[in-house]
Amino acid sequence: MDKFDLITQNLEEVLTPEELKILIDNKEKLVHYIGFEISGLVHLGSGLLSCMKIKDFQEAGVQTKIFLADWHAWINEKLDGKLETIKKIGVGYFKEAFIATLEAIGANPKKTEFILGSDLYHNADKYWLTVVEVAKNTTLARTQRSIDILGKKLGEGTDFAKLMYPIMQASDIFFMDVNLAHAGMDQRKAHVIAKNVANNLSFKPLLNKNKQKIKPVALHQHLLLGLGKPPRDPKELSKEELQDLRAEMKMSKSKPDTCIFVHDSPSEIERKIMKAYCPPPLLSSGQATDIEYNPVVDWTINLILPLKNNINIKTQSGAKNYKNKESLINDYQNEIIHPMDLKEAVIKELQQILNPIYKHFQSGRPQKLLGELMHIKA
RNA sequence: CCAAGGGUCGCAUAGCGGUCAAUUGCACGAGGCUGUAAACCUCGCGGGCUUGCCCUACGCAGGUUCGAAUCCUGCCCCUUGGACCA
Repeated sequence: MDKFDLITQNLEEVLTPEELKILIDNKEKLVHYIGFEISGLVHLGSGLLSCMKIKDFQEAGVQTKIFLADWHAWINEKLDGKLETIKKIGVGYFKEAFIATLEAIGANPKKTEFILGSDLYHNADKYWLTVVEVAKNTTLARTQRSIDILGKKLGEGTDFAKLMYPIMQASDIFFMDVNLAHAGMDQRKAHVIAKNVANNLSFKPLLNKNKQKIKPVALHQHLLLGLGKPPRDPKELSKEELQDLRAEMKMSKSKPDTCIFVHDSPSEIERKIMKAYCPPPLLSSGQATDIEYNPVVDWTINLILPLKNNINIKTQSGAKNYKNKESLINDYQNEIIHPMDLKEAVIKELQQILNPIYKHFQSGRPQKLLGELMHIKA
């Protein structure tokens, strides 16, 4: 597979493919980054899915970085709200979880640079110059609209630091010389800010080999659905409301059983998948359901298939191997695959994929780090 | 700093001297029904048990009262407005 395909496969959006082609054609050094708030347990959406892309990037010869966004987590009041705690968890548990996940899916943790926000910002005049410069080139309204990155709606009680979040996020990209900014679809507004201000920066612009200012390419991956039922009926919503719904439905740590963590035990995996919302194509009322909002199907086509390239499903008419999402969806829609069959298959696959991570966290330092995190949460 | 309003069991709401472990909705949990889940129905939803009582609870600390989530005082925090702006 060529570089472009490796870099873009299984993504939901590339901003823009043309810019990416130019980077590749000009043999620019490709520098990737993905940032994570240090916010608690690492789940499949942030952990697995992102690491799968990191593997692709590594295979394409891209330099990969994981940014441990402790300041951002602090701004967003994660964990106990204290920067010190967040920092500690970041370099401890969080880093450990990503290393284990990268290993489990065959990526190389040693080729991934982990950068802690606090370290990046320490004594870094140019960073703060860039923050101000990004801010000077972004309107208040635009910044406000970007706040939903934080998973919160802008309300009366919003403190000002929250407005700094997207500005800092955009600045991170430039300060780390990142030309491939990778994140979930929910982060696109911050990336768009970065692209919009790219040509106006003077202190730390993003440059190509010829020292010309360029915009970072933004790579956005699918947001895995949480395992719960959609809070509203998709059929009755407008396009914009559908986007909101999508955001509401993404896997979230705050909804305990709607997400699976990278180090969940085989029995936890089974329990959670069995509880998952998974409507058949037709309800008994004769009404059709929207497969787009079926989390188990979503996980199968966006997680299992990209990772394993196929999935075995035992149906009442026998076992069948699926290699692409089209045939799988087709059989699900035609009730050849029963929801229960799909669940059983997904449970098996996930247990297998996640087992090394589970084991990794069963003893020694990783276990201790996880224990400490659980303690803070309680 | 001033003024007004406000802080109730995860969230949101009601209560405004005893009938309040505190209303209602959501969320959550258990069971029933489904080849899964959802929907639906029933129950539970501060803790402990000998199931009636005990303990701990309505921002924090005191006070008034036989009795306070409810009244008073002080403090903390939030919201909105104002004042200040060399």
